[in-house]
Amino acid sequence: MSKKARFELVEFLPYALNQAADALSLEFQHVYKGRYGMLRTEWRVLFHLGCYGEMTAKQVCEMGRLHKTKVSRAVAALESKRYLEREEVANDRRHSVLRLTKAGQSVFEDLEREARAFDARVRGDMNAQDAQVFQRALLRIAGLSSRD
Amino acid sequence: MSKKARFELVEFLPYALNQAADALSLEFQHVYKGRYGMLRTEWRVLFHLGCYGEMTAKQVCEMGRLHKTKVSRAVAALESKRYLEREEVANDRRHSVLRLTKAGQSVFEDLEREARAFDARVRGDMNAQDAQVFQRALLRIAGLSSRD
DNA sequence: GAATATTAGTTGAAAATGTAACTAACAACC
DNA sequence: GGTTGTTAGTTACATTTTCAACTAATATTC
Repeated sequence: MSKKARFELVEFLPYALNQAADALSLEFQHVYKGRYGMLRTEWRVLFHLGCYGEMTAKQVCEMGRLHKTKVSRAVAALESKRYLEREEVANDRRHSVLRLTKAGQSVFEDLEREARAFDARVRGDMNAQDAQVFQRALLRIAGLSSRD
Repeated sequence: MSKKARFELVEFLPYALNQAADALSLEFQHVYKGRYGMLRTEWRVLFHLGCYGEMTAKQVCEMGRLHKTKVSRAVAALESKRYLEREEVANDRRHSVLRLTKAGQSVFEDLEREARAFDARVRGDMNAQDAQVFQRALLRIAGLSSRD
């Protein structure tokens, strides 16, 4: 007979993943948008610099899988908020190194605290092992896992 | 000393989840956009009707957690493609019931096949138990889990 | 049953994103 | 050392999304 079971939209990965991502993003957005009027790409750039230290826009694009125009605009916005500054590189004036200012650093630290708390809260409802399984699956799907 | 470990951006849930969701969405987009020129919200609306049968725009909004303007525009687009039609409701002319046309139904069936294959492929690399853990975690985070 | 409120859906303007073309600086080749 | 190609980043324009105001229909309240 082989009557196919109904397709369960909510179990379809691209759908479920997006719903989950949207739900969390929206929540975390309250923090960075509410407190600092930042956009999604802005906190991402800020976090890249805060977590991994100074780097060029290109490197932010690669690590964050962001399009260069998005990064370009986010950098301009963060710069006008005085959260980051560019330093010209002596031997290649095409790019410059981005670095958080003192103000940017403290915004980062504040948001980092929030992010840790947020993450802990969401993961809190999971047992440790499931959390690990979940994490690994996510990274693999995102193509971010180290070995693959 | 309690020196805090560096914050790992790629393990931060809102970030990792978005990266994963983006990766899959982009891939699946090739199918519905490439074959039928549909937008994200359009396939979602199409799938809601295809999976769960006829319903009003309002109901699509609630089930899919989509804003009414998005749905309104997606419905208009699908209608102009002749993939769905509206039926006026006798006793309340504010809303109408949406239903896939024959053409819409067959587009749905085609995409559903693709979706099943796509999903199977992504899950294929996971063992069954992990897949289940992953699924449950996702639904819970998305706030879509039945019991909560 | 007229006045007000609510609901479903649409429309228009503003913000954000994506795409493509562009500029400026460097590299490579002859 | 000048032509061609490549790279980092910006700018301009089209598409999409978001937000707020609007319309039309029904519900509520007095």
